[in-house]
This record gives sequence, C-alpha cells and structure tokens, in this order.
Amino acid sequence: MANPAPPTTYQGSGKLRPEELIYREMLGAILDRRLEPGMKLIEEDLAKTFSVSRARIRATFLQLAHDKLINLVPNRGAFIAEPTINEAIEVFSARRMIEDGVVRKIATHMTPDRASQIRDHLEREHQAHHDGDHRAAIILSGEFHLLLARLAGNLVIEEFLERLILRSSLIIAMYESPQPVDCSHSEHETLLNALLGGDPDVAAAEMAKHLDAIRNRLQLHHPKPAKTDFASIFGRTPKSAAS
Amino acid sequence: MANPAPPTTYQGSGKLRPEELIYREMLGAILDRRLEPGMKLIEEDLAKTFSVSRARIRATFLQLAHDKLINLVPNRGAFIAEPTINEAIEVFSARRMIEDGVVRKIATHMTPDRASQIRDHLEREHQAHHDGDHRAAIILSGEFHLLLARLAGNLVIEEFLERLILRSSLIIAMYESPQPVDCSHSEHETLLNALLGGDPDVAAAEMAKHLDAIRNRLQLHHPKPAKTDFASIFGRTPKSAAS
DNA sequence: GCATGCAAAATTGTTAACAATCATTGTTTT
DNA sequence: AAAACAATGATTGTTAACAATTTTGCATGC
Repeated sequence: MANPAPPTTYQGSGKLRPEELIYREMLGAILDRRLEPGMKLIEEDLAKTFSVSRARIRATFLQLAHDKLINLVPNRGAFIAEPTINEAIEVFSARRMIEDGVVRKIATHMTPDRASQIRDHLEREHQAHHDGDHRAAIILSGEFHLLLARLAGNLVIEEFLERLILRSSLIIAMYESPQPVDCSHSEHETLLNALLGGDPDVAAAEMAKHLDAIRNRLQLHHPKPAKTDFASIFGRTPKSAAS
Repeated sequence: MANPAPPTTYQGSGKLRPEELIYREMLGAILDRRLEPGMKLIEEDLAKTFSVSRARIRATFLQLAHDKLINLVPNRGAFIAEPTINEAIEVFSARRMIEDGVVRKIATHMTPDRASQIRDHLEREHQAHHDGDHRAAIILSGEFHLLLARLAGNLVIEEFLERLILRSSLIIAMYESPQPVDCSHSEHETLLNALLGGDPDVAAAEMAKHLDAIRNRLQLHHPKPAKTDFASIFGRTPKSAAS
C-alpha cells in the first residue's frame, strides 16, 4: 500500500545541476594536473571555493570515488587517486576488450552518416593539432573513442567506456613521458580507414594496436613523484624518509 | 604546498561499513521484489528502519542510482528503477560484448586450478537446485559469471560486470515469465566444457548462446504492472487515465 | 639527537532544525 | 460536470551546529 506515483521521467535531462558542474570542474583540474595525484581534498575549502554546502561536496566526492578518480578513506578524507602500474595495465586491457567489440560492430554496420560523423571529429582533432591547442587535442582524442562507442549504439557500453576514458586520462597525466605524448591523432585516421574497410578483424586489430601504442608511450615504471617529494626536488636521498 | 600525506591504502578493506550494509540490504529487497519497480523510497522511513541518519540513506541512494538500480529525480525522491525493454536489450548486449572477451581469455589460459574453481562453483549451483533453494540458485547463477570475470584476471572488468549482473537481476525480476525461470544451471556446465576445450571461438559462441537464452526466457513485451494499476485490477479501461 | 606521550588544532562524521518543493485534496469558477 | 485554482500535508533540499576522529606541534624523557 501507499504506492503513490511512478517515477515517470529520467533524471538529468536538460539543465546542468550544480552537482554535475562541480564534478566537471574538479575533473578538469585533475586532468590538468592542477590537482596532483595523492593530493588531499579538504571539504570545507572546496565548499567555500564553489560556494556550496559541504554536503554537496560530499556527494560529489562519492561520484568521483565511484569513478576511481579519488580515494575516499574513512575519517581521513578524500585524495586524488594514484593509479598503480597494475591498475593502469588493467584499465587499458579492459579498454581493449570493450573497444574490440565496439569497432567490430561499427565495421560491420558502417553507414555514410556514421562515416561522416567520424570524419567530422577527425577534422576537429586535426584543427586542434594545427592550432597547437594541446589540451583540446587530448580531450578530443578521448572523445574520439567515445564517439565510436556511441556509434555502436549501446548506451551501457558508452557510459562505461566514458568512465574508463576518464580514468585513462588520469593515468596518462600521471605516467606520461617528459616530452608531451603524441596524441595519436594520425592513428585515429588509420582506424577510420580500417573501419571503412568493413572487415571486423582488421578493425579490431587496428584498435588493439592503437591502444597498445598509447600504453607503450607511457612510462609505466617510475610514476612521477607528484607529491612534495623533497628528495627529488633537492636531489638528495633522505636518510629515513617515508616509504 | 601543504600536501600533507599520501592516501596510502585502499578504502574498504576489512570490515563492512554500515553504508555498504544498507546497500546490500536494499539490493536484496529489490532482487526479491519486496521492493517493486517504480516504488517510491522515502528517506525518513528508511532512515528509521535502519536506525541511521537520513544523510546516510541519501549517500546510499547515490550509490544505487549510479548502479541504475534506482532513479533519483530532483525534488521528487528515489524510485526503484523500471528498466525499459530497450534498456534490458542493451544490458544483455553489453554483457555479450564483455563476456565474449572474458571467456576467450579463460579458454586460452585454462589451468587445473581455475578449472576446479569453476567445478566447485557448479557443484554449489547443483546443490542449490537439488535443495530447491530458488533464491540461492539465482544468486549463484549470477556469481558464476562473476567468477569467470575474476578468473580473467582483470579487476576493472570484474567490477563492471558485477554491476551489469545486478542490473540483469533486476531486469529478470521485472520481466520473468510467470513460471520461474530455469536458472540455466545446465548451460553453465556446457560452458565449462567449452572452456576446457580451449578454443576461444567455441567458448565465445557458447557464452553468446547462453546469454541469448537468458534473454529469450524473458517476456520482453508487457512488463508486469507492479504499481497500483486500478484499470487492470478492476478490469475496465479508464476514460482518460495516464499514459 | 631521537623517540614517546600529551594537548591543541584541524578535519571529518552526524544530527537536528529550517526552508523550499511537490503531491493531494478540497473549493471555486466557467 | 470539467477545469482551474488554492490550501494543506508530506517529503526533499539545505544549512548550521555539535561530536568524534585524526593530525600536528610541542614538550618530556631516554
């Protein structure tokens, strides 16, 4: 009894809730490395910064933690995630698995409309490269993969891959080589050609090659110190420092 | 500066936080259909039921919403999710994609230890069937797929599939045929044999067949009314009723 | 000098009260 | 009678204060 009303509609349809806004704001800061891995996030400071209540910051933390972008430890607070090497490997391995299915589906169901959507995106990537807009290039590079997922026509996969791509971005930010990573925009063109070929095996192989290439560009050996590591800053080895 | 301490450890290691407990409690109620799709969840009632603050219920809602088990609509509250037919199709399609990769990996990397783990699980499924413990059988059936994901050795995939399986369970609860669904425990044995065969293509095909079989056992046409539908209860069609 | 223990400050976790919003019921108007 | 309108009650959203915990700084003793 007392079963009042059906929910009817979906939640966040039109306008952006402030909660979502803060999420994206922090996300951007993380990917820009203005917030470095391991850094502590103090609720009250953030609340004042964004002019919202602490409760909302708390809710945002839960979202970020669910996406593995921060670590939430009880009674201690929130910290920017520090993906381990093993985690990095697993994320890219997972993407290989997922995107394998994605490109296979697209390759066997290519249409002129889809092809032009991909081409349009590549054009934007090319433009960003030409303009030297490194940040935009990185973002567009991630969105390329997201576009493919969308074209595969499965919202579940699309949402999952979106989170994986965000995680990948954090990993890339944490492990990228000193010289800026080539955003592999030319590899995306190669991929489009493979997709147009229509052979799912070829397309899948190309995607696997691409993801491996991204991973291999990382320096998955010594993560950048990130946190205030005075030993490396001052070039001497501490006698009994932490860890 | 002021970058005090690294997070060091992972969050929920040993003991179960009350938050997690409430999540599982509600989850069980949803899968048991004690909480029916579309039903409204009132914060204060739940808070009193579990003897916690409303804030914690709120946090739990966020988790459940992230896993698509409830819908959160602003200013209106939380409702048990009512997966649409299209959503159901996409969830199973996504599982096909993921589990394709999973069984391929297992088939090509089978070891005696892994095989015996699977056999042990099948034994438990068999036991549940024999005991007529329907609820246990359903849970074990889901955990079979989760075990395969674990054996594939990728935590990212494992966690994602866990959520997908929970969603599947809600879908099954919502769309299952009047007579209880055969939990396909024999199909799992067929799958094990395919995995032991070592041919990834055969194993993948068997998994696809299995997932399709589950989906086909559903009645993806008329979702059970669930909510208080007086029109159907009293057997007459309202003149200008909703929808 | 280094470790240990204690006190103060900072931070998170929790609770309770208040404000805003929505659903329902009852009333009025056309 | 049907639709628009208004008042009530229930429920969510927000804020602020308080309690519990952790971290930090400092003093003490070895």
